Amino acid sequence: MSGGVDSSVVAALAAEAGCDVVGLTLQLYDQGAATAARPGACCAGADIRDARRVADRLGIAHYVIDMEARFRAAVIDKFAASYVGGETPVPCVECNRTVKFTDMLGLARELGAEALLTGHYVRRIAGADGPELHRAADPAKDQSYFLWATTRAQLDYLRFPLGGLPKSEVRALAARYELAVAAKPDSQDICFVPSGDYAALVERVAPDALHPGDIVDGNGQVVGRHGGIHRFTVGQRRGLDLGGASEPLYVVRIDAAANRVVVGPRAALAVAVAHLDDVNLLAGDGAGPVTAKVRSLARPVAADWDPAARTLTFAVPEFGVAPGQAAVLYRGDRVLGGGRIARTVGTETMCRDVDTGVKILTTQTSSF
RNA sequence: UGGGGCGUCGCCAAGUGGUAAGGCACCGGUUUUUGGUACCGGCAUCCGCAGGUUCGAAUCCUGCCGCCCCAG
Repeated sequence: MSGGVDSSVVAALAAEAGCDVVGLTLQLYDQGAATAARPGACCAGADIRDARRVADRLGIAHYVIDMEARFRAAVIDKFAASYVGGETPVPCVECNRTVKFTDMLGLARELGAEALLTGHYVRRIAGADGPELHRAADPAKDQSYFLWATTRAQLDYLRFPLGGLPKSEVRALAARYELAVAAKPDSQDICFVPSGDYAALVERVAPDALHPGDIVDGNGQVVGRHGGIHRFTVGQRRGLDLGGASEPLYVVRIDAAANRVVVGPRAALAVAVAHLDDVNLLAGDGAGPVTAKVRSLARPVAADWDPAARTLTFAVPEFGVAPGQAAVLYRGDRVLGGGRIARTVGTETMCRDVDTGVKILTTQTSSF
């Protein structure tokens, strides 16, 4: 119970159904200062009190578990390390797979619970070979992008009561149950960066790893300076402060070893193939035609998945594919799994090999 | 020094007498449980400076300043 509308309604639904409900709230980070005034945050301070209030109203047991150290190590430190390495992390994925679906899930088992219910907008559907993970009925709220790393074993124990409901209905339920959080704003942004200034947090966590450096174009020409590679992500346009061009410039690549940000025109962002690692598959190897999401919002796009090579080949070039982000695979509404984007292959020929300085031609795959 | 060219928002750049286009950048907003994208909106009372001509000039004239090119 994060103290938000969704998990509160889940608790209420379970209680109404006659279940023996125990509410679990995780204290994930320092709730001191900052967060109180921020309506979109969760899992700290005022939100914990909101969760307690809901539990009291429902008459269920409620435990607050201090997971700050675990969250710090599994989510925050990893988040910072990713940026230091020139990648763009998805902290929500790490949080779900570790703190929530490993630690909290384990705790639920220890408490003797039959299942762990969460407020995630995703569906668990019983299939011939066990539970399947599916996208939420409401595409606008679908959170499957953040849950691709969920394992079969975890899925066996999890339940997502809100997956089939539109958000409006969840709010209506909250109102009907007279929950104090019924009108609470949806959470947004990174929960542990309530100010929205994630770069400042990275700088605080890894103060010695970040330095100003050059911004270069596709030919290696220095065209500007940057204040640290952690402030950029592939596909980013704003913040480069490079004016004068006839068309916008985007971050095409981040070269952590050289501490350089490589920029180019939009065309240079076109990606044909993404190589994945840290792959998790929930429905066999999923080989073949799939649809894939490379970012949370946005409709899944057609692609071909090769589980042996761990490559995802897009039917149409995909723009702004950033290493460190997740690629989630679907077949219809079913989540086949996903992985971390390790590197990408562009359709343009403007990139120079970082180590050799040799201009490399695009590796076009046979699918094209 | 002589000849030529230029000087319009942070950058690029239209506009050669009728009362400052556009692009990039930047800022704000919308969207959004990651980052980013996208979209919408804002952004030169003033055109190197000082005078002059004119009903009226960034656009014409004069001087000055600055930069560039060619000469030598």
